[in-house]
Amino acid sequence: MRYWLFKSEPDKWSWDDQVAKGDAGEEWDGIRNYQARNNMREMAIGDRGFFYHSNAGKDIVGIVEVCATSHPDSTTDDERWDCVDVKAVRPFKTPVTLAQIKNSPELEDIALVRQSRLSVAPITADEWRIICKMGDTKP
DNA sequence: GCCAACGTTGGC
DNA sequence: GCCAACGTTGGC
Repeated sequence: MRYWLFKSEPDKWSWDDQVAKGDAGEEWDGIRNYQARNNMREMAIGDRGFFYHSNAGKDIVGIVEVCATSHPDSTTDDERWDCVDVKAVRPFKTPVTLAQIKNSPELEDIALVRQSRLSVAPITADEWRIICKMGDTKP
């Protein structure tokens, strides 16, 4: 199983919106960036991801699971853009902020910081474990 | 609201 | 294929 990070501006699609979709999940659509798309194409059913609020909040607030592999993005006719479906698994007991992540020497290489504009990014198993621990949340 | 980082576009 | 211009993202 692999780990990922999904970024969303809470004004557009928040953790609460995601939770409201329940186990049916929802398309992670609207991605118009090749690297982010390629990451989604590599995802498998059951892969886990952090749900990060960009802009407002700037924190990891929950864990999602991939429940449909890559398929055409329904919000565009442009065949270049694919997306996966994700469903909420559990919220973070304590959200982990970007500031905390930046202050952690163990997390200095995390894609979230190194490539701050990449909206769908890989997370290593170590990073997953460390961040879950920081958030007092079961991995 | 500003600006740095970075991705994309299009002329040559 | 290079690179200038431009647009977007996202932290501050």
